[in-house]
Amino acid sequence: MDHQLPAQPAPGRTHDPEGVRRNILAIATAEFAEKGFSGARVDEIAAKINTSKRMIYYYFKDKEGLFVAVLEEAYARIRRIERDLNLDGLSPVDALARLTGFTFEYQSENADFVRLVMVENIHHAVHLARSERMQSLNVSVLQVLEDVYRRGVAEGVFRDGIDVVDIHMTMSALSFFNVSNRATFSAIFKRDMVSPEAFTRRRQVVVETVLRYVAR
Amino acid sequence: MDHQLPAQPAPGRTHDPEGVRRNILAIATAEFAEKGFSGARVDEIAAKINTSKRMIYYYFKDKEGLFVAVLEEAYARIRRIERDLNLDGLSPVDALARLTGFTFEYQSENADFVRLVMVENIHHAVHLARSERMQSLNVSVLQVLEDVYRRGVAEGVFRDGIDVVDIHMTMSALSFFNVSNRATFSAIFKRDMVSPEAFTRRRQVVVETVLRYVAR
DNA sequence: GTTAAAATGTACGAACTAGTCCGTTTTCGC
DNA sequence: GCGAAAACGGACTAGTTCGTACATTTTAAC
Repeated sequence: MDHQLPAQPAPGRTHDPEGVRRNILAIATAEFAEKGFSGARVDEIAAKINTSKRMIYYYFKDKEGLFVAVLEEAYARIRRIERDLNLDGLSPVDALARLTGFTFEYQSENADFVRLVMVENIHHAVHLARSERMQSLNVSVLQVLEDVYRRGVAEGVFRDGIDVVDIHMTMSALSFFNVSNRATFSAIFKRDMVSPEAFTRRRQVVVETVLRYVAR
Repeated sequence: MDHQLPAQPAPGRTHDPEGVRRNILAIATAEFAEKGFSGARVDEIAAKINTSKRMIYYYFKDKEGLFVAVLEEAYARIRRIERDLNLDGLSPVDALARLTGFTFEYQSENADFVRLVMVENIHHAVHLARSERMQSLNVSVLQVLEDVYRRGVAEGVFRDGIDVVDIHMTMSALSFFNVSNRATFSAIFKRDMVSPEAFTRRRQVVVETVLRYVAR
């Protein structure tokens, strides 16, 4: 959501299309993540942006178009960071631990992303299906994981015959759930899930769970 | 959602309060699970029930009251079945495998339950917080797990020092994610997640993941 | 049988909500 | 500078959505 395009319009300029676009996206992201697609109100988003409601329709066509753009931006961001993890220098075990730990941390720190994905799943991923960028955006994560796994098998530290999609799914599920189900889970079991201690503790459990699954 | 109260009104009777109540709950459950709280329409639910919209407000006060009742019923049902699993006769390893497998199966077969919990989490569990029944409804699952774990440690097949809430969380997360994120995950990775084969395969991975985590 | 309470049906309204109409201002190529 | 296109603002509307006012029927207690 940051550092990719001019944050300020050229001096002496009142029109700033890209800034307007990004401002709308930022506000809409927060609003959709907070209230869901149906719960979010276009008027509410309009009231919070620096420009007028008219601009939402000008740039994104309609409420659904806006949501699709929000989703694309959110996925693009996590994959962008993931690619920069640079796991090549690490041993397979360390690399897998790092990747798992990153996933857990990223999702914990970006509850908006998690909540947007929840919302999209409630809507059976119809918006996501409409976006061609999506698949190409997400192949990288499997490539990174495949690399690490192959090295681990070759070195004899991981057992053979595991599907990397399963590893990714386990990793994602454990990280995702910690945010997505935080409200109900902590309400039911009176469990602290937000303090730094709880975060570190659970992070360790998740990493260990993944490592134990692939270990020989 | 079934077999607990007279399904038919007494013969020669036109009024059937309990039947009306259950009819509304069943329809509302499907509707909220499908569209979410904000997305569901009271008028739509009203159109599908055997009685009139007036009755929704008569029995449940308002849309929120209806949703709370739907949630309570959904949680009560899973815990009811869970208690009847009868794991005492099994070895600790078999019992834990059985409990994990059950959780996975139940959530797979009851997507409505999973989706309702997602919806409630989007709303920060405000409805759930309002229900006192909730906590008492859910303690049983931890007791069952605690029993199995203690036996496993005593017999030397499980390592010591694990928090059972962590085991439950892992178990739930892996089972939950398989349903909650099915739409986005299968759209992004083009992965079959619904066929009987995919179900059995993933079930095995989940059970193994949990067992390997507690193993010595 | 009478009567109060419980259970039910119908029509309607006030508030909200997504999206548009109509117009103005700013930018930029020539 | 000029004209066309891009960028923008504000008021308005058609349709929807939750909830209720008003009225009726059924049940159960005495």
